[in-house]
Amino acid sequence: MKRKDRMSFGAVRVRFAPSPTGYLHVGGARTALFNWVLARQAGGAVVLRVEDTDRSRHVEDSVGKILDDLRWLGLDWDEGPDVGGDHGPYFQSHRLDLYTGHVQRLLDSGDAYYALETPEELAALRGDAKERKGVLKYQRPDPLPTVEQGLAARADGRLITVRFKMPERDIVVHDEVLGEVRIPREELEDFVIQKNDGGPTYHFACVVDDELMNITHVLRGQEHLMNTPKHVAMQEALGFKTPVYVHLPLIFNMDGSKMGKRDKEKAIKAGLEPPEIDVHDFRAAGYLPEALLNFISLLGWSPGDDREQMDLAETINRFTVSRVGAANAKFDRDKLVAFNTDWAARVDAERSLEALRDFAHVSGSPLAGADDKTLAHLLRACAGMRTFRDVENKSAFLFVEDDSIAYDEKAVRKVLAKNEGAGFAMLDTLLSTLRDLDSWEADLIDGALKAICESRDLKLGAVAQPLRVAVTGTTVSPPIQDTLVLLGRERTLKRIEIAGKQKAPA
RNA sequence: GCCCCCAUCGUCUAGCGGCCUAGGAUAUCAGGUUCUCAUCCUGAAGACACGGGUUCGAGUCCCGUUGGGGGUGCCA
Repeated sequence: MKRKDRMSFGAVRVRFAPSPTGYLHVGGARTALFNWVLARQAGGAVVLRVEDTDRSRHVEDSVGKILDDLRWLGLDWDEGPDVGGDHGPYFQSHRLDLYTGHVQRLLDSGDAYYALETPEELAALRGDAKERKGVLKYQRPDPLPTVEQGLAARADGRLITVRFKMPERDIVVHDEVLGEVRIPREELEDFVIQKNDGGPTYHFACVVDDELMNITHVLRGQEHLMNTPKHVAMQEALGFKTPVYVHLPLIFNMDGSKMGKRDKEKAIKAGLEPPEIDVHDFRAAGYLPEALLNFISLLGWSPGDDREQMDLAETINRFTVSRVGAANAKFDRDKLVAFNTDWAARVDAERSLEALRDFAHVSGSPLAGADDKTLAHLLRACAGMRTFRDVENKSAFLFVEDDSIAYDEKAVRKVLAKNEGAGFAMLDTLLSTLRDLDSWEADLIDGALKAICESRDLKLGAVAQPLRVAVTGTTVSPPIQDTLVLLGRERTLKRIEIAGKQKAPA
């Protein structure tokens, strides 16, 4: 309803155009977010278009995964493969006839021509150029192959391409953040618009679709800046409108390298935890989409004041293309963790539970087997968590058998055995106290433990820590009374008894 | 190589010629709170890449240098 209110004619139309080669990258998510925000604030439409023109790079089920992660982020779309729309189909691989028709138009108007070189010939030329420490610049054949020659070659079974004839002038790109960017004619060459398998190249499909889908604003990574003159030239030749271009600064690792799959492979090879790169990685690592979105929204954009913590609604309210920066950014994971910590403390219990469930499901955590009551309690007991991974770590004790707890050697030594077994002795006291408790509630347990402290003039740590090590095997768990309530009286007592036997390690 | 883009604390950024002895966040360091971990609180330290201009006045405008990035595919 709200969207309708702000509806204006000639509304903004943006697109997400993922290529199905894997999961959704954080950089792609930032691009999607900015596009989405722009459309939503203008009451416009978001189109989801799958750019699958390169079959060789296609990854099975990639589309499903990308859409799923987009949904997890809370970004939706008005037209797309799953929801349909008036400008479909939304897979480029289903739009081949459209591209062929437009290639023909350019061929007819003389703005494109058949190019007869084979990939091998071009590769050889590139090799030569490289030896002369240069790069190949495609030289337009003179005279141009005629249409007859092209057709004859094709009839002959030869695989040939179609190239766009670049106009003989500089091209000026108007970018909302970079201003006017002039690319000298000498830098532009005739590029392929139709591959030798008859399919369109990215550039061509993109230009045709943006026109046919009525896209008004294109927000994309700065790596596309040098593609834009090609697009603009084609738009002119085809009589298409040129959308508003916004080239977003790029996002890198802290060391300035590219954030890519390679980082994961490298880390695994080195025996380290792979870093999160794709949206799905962050999801499985226990981040809230609210936090991730908030964090990446501030990469290359700022609301202009000291405000940082913003939800999607506020981002929609405050976003302006004019405040998008031009300088590349580095992805600071520490700051993301800090954002997540704040968000985790802020979202309500219901939302938190829902998000925890998603985390458990996606990450294959043992938490997935727990009931809502347990999870809700865990969430309360883990207040102050950084990510859901903290909840998982702190609740691991719940998911091991009582008799197969791995007692941390150091913990046993420091907390139980030290001071002539003071901790072990405490366990005996605890065993009887807890066994005789009227009921198994947090307050009662807390009171009982404090009573022990008072009567013996001890700090709570002297009681809670031995107990914690006894029932979890480690020194880290939720607050002790929560740990015990979660575990239940029976298992607690059993574990204390078992822990007593750690006195004389075999 | 050539073309294009960029340049404020370690990092994300505010700053759009005087309001800047440059603000916030995060990270770091030092204290404090706490039954563990985490959270939380207080404080400290920390930047206009360099060189020329323009101007009464420059972090803010111009040029150059250096540095970083992108592009240079029948990938997207």
